[in-house]
Amino acid sequence: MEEPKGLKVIAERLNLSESTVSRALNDYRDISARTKARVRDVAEELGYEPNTHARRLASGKSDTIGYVLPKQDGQLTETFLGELMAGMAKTLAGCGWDLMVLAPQSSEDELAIFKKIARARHVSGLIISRTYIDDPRFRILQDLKIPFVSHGRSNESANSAWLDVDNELAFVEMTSYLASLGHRRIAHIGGAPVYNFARQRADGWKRGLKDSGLKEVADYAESTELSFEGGNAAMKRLLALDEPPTAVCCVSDVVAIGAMRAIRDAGYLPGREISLVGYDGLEIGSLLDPPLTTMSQPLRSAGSRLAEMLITIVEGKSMPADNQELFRASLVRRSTANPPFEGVPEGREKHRQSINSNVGGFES
Amino acid sequence: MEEPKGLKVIAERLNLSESTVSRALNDYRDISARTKARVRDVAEELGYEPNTHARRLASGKSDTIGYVLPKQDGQLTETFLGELMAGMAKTLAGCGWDLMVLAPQSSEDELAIFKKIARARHVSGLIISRTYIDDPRFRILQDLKIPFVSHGRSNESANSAWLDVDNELAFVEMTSYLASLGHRRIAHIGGAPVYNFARQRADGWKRGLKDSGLKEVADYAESTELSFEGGNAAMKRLLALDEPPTAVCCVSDVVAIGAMRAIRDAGYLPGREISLVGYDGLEIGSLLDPPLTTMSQPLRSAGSRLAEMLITIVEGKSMPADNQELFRASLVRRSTANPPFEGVPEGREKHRQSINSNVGGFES
DNA sequence: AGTTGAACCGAAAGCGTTTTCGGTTGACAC
DNA sequence: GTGTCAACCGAAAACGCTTTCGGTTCAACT
Repeated sequence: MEEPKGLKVIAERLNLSESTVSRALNDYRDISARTKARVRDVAEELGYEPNTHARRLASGKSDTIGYVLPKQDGQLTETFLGELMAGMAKTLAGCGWDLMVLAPQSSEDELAIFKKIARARHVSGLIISRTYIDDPRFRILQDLKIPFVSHGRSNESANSAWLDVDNELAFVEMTSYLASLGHRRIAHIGGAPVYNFARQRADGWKRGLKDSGLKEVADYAESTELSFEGGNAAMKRLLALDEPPTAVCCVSDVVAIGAMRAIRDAGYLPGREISLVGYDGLEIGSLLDPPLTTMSQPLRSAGSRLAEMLITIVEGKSMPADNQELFRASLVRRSTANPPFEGVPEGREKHRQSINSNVGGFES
Repeated sequence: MEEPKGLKVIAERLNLSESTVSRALNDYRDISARTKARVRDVAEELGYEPNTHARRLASGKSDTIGYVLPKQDGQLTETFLGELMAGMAKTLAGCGWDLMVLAPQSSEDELAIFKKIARARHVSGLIISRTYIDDPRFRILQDLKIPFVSHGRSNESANSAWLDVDNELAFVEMTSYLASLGHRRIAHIGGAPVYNFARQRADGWKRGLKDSGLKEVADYAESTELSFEGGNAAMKRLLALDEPPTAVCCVSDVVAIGAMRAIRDAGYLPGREISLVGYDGLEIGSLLDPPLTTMSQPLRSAGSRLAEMLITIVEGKSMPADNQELFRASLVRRSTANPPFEGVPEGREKHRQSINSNVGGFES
């Protein structure tokens, strides 16, 4: 049962040349409609599938784009990866493109991967994420002439393609929302200031304060790593202030959850003595006690859009700088953002809820 | 600056033939060590990178494996995807292989993808996950002669390669652990009985009961979808029984978190009146109140191992049936599993913790 | 000196497409 | 009946590598 595949068999069956068959299949216009139909029928019947490698070698295209996984500092438990990649893979598949995953282990490794791609060209474009404020990758990729689009902006992204959420606006809204509830002492627990989104969100918080006529208190600007423990520690510091905030804008849901813990441990109730809002829209936030108010961003559509943008750029149908899009996050009102507590004077008094007494604490 | 790439330039520079250069680079043993060294030096100097497509076309290999994303019923927020794929991509890259992502939108779509791969062969092997008890994919892939390994077993997996966690053992341990704490009414909230892991876990629970000399109560075997709401609803049903369980084994952390909510809403405290254990080892569990006791499974190493197995199979170095590995989950003791509550008689009395009164409830 | 056999290397035939460049038709106008 | 122009199709050269098959060379045995 050695069935010789290829254009050849189709050509022989129809007494046509391979080149005609190829052009028929690729819908060249110098092939008559009738011939095209015949070719397609036979191809269908034989279950013909072109050899990807031969095609790519001959055409010089690769029809493949790569997604660069965030370099894993610690665990890579980003909940959004699945959604994002599903979005990309789906639209790519729709155009006959493939999605390849790159997992650089370090910055040097990442650079090596880029260089290899620049030479081998077996990947026609890249999608990068987790952008830094000053992100050398933009310059590198441009120098290497590798088409790319970034999920997130950077200082270096003025001329490149990107898709981002309007983080600043999101945090303006978040802050204004808290202010509209009556809060006047609004703090911010931000992320490491190397990440561009962290800066944007911090800026948004500041602008939100100004818009609401509140002044920025230096002690209220915390910054930490994007983890439970980070949020927890930062919140502890805020609580230790002489005049703790009554509301906190958190850079992420995870950080917010850590902060909630600190709030409880201090004897307060999140959403009562201290309001807080997270960011990401994690589903799990709705299950917390109390459910976490947050801002949610679109993910699957983002992946899809990123792929679309990259394709048009790779195919030369548009310039990178013409592909810059800002998505918008939306407020998900749950229960951790409420008007300031008036039951007892604000401050450092403890209202311990004994419920936590026997079960608290982080795992080591 | 048209620099003509390829083996050709290297060959010319050294007065060698292209074929010699190729064999030198690929470490054939009929090339002298000295020649190899010279070739490698020049290749290095020129920054030579072989053309992937040409190489694959000529060699007939693809050096690519595909990971089939779980079909997305609802959101694809699996926290483990990132870790798993990072693990795969890393070890694949170590062998010069590529990882491609497939995102079937439906079962038909998935079948079409399989068929295409079977013909085009541009992907040499697949990794599938989320296996069903009766999973048609095993048969299909075998018929299509596509090498694959599954993350999770199935009724059909006797002769194929798989890597799984010993779900049954994990739940035996979980159940025995609860029994050893003194619990005698231990329930189980399981997953949809189409998933193989759901069955394994349910079986483990049953065996654990038997091992501990407890008898299985039909009403204690709940089953639900893998979501917060599912766990919540199932727990509500358990609580409504005449004789509610004092401990619950949950099929996943997410389900456990939903169950915790129901427990609280009923006026009890998770880990006090009702103990419960989750499964997955999600980091977020440690931040809950109280922190969730759970079983954690290795992920990155699983991805890595899956890739290794598949490579040896694709290269014909081992048979699928010889690649079957069982990982082991380990208990993470946190705070939701404790000895039965003795403060007050067990039963349906309410001990409301007023802390929840103003903030409870699911988001719609 | 003749034979043998490693040890090395080159020639050339693919691998299965795409794509350029002509060449052959037939219709249609002159 | 010649010329012209589309409309179609075939030949053949890439694409850049792998791999088989011989062919030299030279040391080491008879």
